[in-house]
Amino acid sequence: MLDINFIRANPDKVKQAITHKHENAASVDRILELDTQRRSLIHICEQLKSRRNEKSREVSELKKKGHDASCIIEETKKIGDDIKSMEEQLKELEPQINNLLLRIPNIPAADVPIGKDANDNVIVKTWGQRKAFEITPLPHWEVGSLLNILDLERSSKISGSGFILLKGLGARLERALFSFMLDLHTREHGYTELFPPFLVNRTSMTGTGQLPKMEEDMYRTAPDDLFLVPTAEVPVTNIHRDEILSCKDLPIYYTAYTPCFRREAGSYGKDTRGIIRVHQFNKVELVKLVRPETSYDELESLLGNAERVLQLLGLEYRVVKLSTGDMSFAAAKCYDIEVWAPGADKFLEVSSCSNFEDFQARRINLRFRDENGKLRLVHTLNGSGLALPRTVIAILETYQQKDGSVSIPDVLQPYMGGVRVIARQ
RNA sequence: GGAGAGGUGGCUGAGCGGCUGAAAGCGACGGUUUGCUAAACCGUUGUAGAGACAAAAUCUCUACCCCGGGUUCGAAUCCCGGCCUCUCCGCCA
Repeated sequence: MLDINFIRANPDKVKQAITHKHENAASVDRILELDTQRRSLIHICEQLKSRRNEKSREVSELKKKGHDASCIIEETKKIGDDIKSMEEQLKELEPQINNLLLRIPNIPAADVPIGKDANDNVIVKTWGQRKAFEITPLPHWEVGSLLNILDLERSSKISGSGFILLKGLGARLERALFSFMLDLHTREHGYTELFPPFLVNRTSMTGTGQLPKMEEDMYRTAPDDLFLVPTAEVPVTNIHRDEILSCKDLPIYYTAYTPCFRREAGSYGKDTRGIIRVHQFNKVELVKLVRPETSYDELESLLGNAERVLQLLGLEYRVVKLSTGDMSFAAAKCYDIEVWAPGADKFLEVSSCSNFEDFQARRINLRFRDENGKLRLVHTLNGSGLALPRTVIAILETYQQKDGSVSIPDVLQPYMGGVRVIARQ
């Protein structure tokens, strides 16, 4: 959420930013209009309240002295009625403003490339060597099914398409990967490990920006109005909602493994084969709560923390700075990390590292007290470190051997009970 | 699921219809004293919104004692609904 004061002072800047994100800027004028109405109502209403308080005090004085106050009481009653009608108008206005405000996207940072879509993203880094294969590398769904570690026919029988059933060493690989990632981030990168709830309430979903805009993309449990987390970002960023942190507490680094649930409404027909795009996947998330003046440095180091996973796994990847048109609703700046999948013959997004500045913090009312005792909004950041299915894809496709087996990267072998190769079972 | 108890400022905890934004204590901050630390003493100590001011400082007003309604001239205080916490019972991984 943007600061209404900021919108009031910089309407054109806001409109331009919205346009760059390819959303409708018309609501800005509407907000300002409603805001003007709102403030004048508040002004009148408060004057009335002031008068009422004054009169009530008079009543109290008179009664204390034993005098009759019915005249003033009558008058005050009328003021009360006026206040009530003002408040009713306000009660209508305020949710309207708020609702519009919640749908205004964050303003992109100055160095974000302005663009229409993913084609305008900028590759800022590539890492690793393109591996040479003796044979044409198979796509992961074939590797997985030949090794009997991935069974998409049965998972779709159980749940439908877009769900994964891993078996044997495939399941073990999954567990190995998120254990390895959590250990890396906690031991070497200074993150505190969390294990949050997988169902969250509407307030939490609104706080990080998934609601109200993206409700159709979320799995919702109807009787309780709880949502399955689309990412650990939601429960973890909301941990300190409505809190005031000490400046000594910052920065806070959290990492958490959770499954992630996404309906992927609107992406039908995209990435239908294999496990590139699924409704449920595992992910290790990195979340940072930091002082505003450090947040862009923190974004760089967060990105580095996520990259480190791929480096240790020996997987080729590139880092892409997203253009305004490809960036998510809440982000001010965002890097994607894309791993090379030789079987699928393309780069796959495995992480999205974003600085939200104070956009989420304002929604969740998360502040800190600085050295001078001033209250300020923190900046929030997060990034995947990493999303598992696509990492698994890259491993299966990159490390497949001509006999159909897959060798396990060294760093994962301890987590695989010493297994070095997944061979046909 | 059944039966009770309760949610007040950073914390503990009073108040249960009218100068109560809220006693007292603790903590924190500033000062005095002190060779240093400690102690003692004095003082300060919430947040948000609206308005005034060119702006900051500042000032005025309004709101906030879990949330939302209601009663009343007036609500932290009374009534109703919700959420949450705790205790006991039942059920259960």
